[in-house]
Amino acid sequence: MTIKRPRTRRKLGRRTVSELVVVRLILYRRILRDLAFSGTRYVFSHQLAILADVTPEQLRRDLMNVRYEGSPTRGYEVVALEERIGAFLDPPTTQSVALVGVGNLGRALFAYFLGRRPLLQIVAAFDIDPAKVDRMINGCPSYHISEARTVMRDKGINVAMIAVPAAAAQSVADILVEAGVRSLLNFADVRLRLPPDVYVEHIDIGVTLEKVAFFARRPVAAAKDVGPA
Amino acid sequence: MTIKRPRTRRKLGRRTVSELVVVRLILYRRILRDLAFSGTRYVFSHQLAILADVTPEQLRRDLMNVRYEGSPTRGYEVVALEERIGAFLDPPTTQSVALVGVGNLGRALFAYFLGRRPLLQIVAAFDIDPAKVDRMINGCPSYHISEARTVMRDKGINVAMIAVPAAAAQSVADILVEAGVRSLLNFADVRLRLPPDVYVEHIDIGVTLEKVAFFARRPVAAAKDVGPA
DNA sequence: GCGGCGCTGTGAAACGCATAACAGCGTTCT
DNA sequence: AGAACGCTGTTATGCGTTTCACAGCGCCGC
Ligand SMILES: NC(=O)c1ccc[n+]([C@@H]2O[C@H](COP(=O)([O-])OP(=O)(O)OC[C@H]3O[C@@H](n4cnc5c(N)ncnc54)[C@H](O)[C@@H]3O)[C@@H](O)[C@H]2O)c1
Ligand SMILES: NC(=O)c1ccc[n+]([C@@H]2O[C@H](COP(=O)([O-])OP(=O)(O)OC[C@H]3O[C@@H](n4cnc5c(N)ncnc54)[C@H](O)[C@@H]3O)[C@@H](O)[C@H]2O)c1
Repeated sequence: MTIKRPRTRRKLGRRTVSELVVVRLILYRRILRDLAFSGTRYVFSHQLAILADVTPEQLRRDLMNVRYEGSPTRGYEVVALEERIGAFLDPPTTQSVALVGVGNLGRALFAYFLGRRPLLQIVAAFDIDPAKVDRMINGCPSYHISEARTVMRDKGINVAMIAVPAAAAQSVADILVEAGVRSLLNFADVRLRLPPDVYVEHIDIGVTLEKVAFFARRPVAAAKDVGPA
Repeated sequence: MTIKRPRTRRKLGRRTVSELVVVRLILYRRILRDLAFSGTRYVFSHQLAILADVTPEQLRRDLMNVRYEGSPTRGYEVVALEERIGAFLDPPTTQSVALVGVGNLGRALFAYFLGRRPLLQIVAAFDIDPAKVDRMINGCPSYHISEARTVMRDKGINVAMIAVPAAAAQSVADILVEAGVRSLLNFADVRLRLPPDVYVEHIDIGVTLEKVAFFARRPVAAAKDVGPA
């Protein structure tokens, strides 16, 4: 959903990997986990590609980045590939995440991330409402936003999600960045303006729904890939 | 956040407009609304561009698609441009939307869309849990998923949001499509496999948070646009 | 009144990404 | 055993989008 900003890249060895590749690798990894869970041992590029909704060529190309080689006859070994992608994606240690804004969306996010992703844990919530502060929310302490700096430092948090009203989002973001957060996921419907060394991703549900509604009215897609004669 | 699928396009006159342009137009329009609300009458491309986090060139190029001409000296007239974009984006009549899955996320979405966007209204909720069915949720009736076909037809719904567990998402999507839905916004973390004439957009919050966390660890971006000498 | 400025609209170039095409090779079937 | 198949890794091609660059022009100041 996101707009411009010079594409952030990250080096692996001497290669450089685009954001789009990173996103797809994350997706592949999740699918591989599901496959492993269901007992699948080997998988071909075209099978994985269907599950990820990409072309097999793109999948193979993406896999070049993590230096994992499959067998032409067996395909890819599920757990080995999953681990190889993990070695590229995962942090050396568990990453701590903060969530700012314990409203409707914030609480839903809490419920969602509970127990998933052991390497990515929400360890602090922030709000400005006295009624929501200094309590436990899903087993996680909530603080007043004014304590951001202290808490971030003590818990080593460098990632945050913003789920506050649009009017408050920019000021909250500024506080977070000042408190040492390097990377933000923003749900409020305002584009945040931040220093270029801070990574920001916007999830703009309102815009996305409008987009979906817009394309519900489009002329029928040129279905060029319907079945063979 | 979304992956591939041949870009959906839509004709305007004899031109064709890409998804990316549509998204940005939606965004511009929202910003213009805010500007109008705050009393601004004229705006230059570089000002609007900052608010939208795009380059002025891209903004102007996007505006070519809606055939609105600004004045070199005054810039764009806020309300006129807003209306012109609206004429391109908006449906001839109010569009009805369904929401499937009245769990944590579903309820948050309800709260969020309440009263916004008069042209885009949630008019029906669906669930499978007897406790959540046949009641009013934020002034909107909820039905058992088995009634989908009837309700969709009666209310003329062709857009739906999916907020059910991943395991149920594909079957729910199939039901919706069969009931006449043309366009879907899916929050469950599975890629839906649907006929090519159905438009699907995925909002994959888990993947997005992983992405954000990944780039929190990146080398500092090459800040090439820092201030002048 | 005229020159210069700064903005818009747009053609042309550059870039990044996806798609297509192909070489290598282990397996399997004849 | 030999040949043919199918899948992988990789190089090359094409396309869509963004960025650059500039022509046109109304206004403002001199
Ligand atoms: N609810 C949704 O499904 C949804 C969907 C899309 C976008 N959003 C966006 O997410 C944001 C939150 O939505 P919501 O529905 O949870 O709203 P909400 O009103 O339920 O919750 C907002 C929370 O932020 C807190 N808050 C306000 N100002 C703050 C500040 N300065 N510092 C810290 N906390 C502050 C409030 O006390 C409240 O708890 C909004 O910007 C909304 O546009 C929500
Ligand atoms: N909560 C979040 O913030 C969040 C974030 C990202 C993604 N998601 C995804 O959104 C989906 C919903 O999340 P949630 O937190 O609201 O879960 P939830 O368990 O709170 O709600 C799911 C709802 O779907 C209903 N349901 C189950 N099967 C159904 C079916 N076949 N037909 C109709 N309704 C059915 C359940 O009765 C329940 O009300 C999940 O796929 C989740 O992965 C949620």
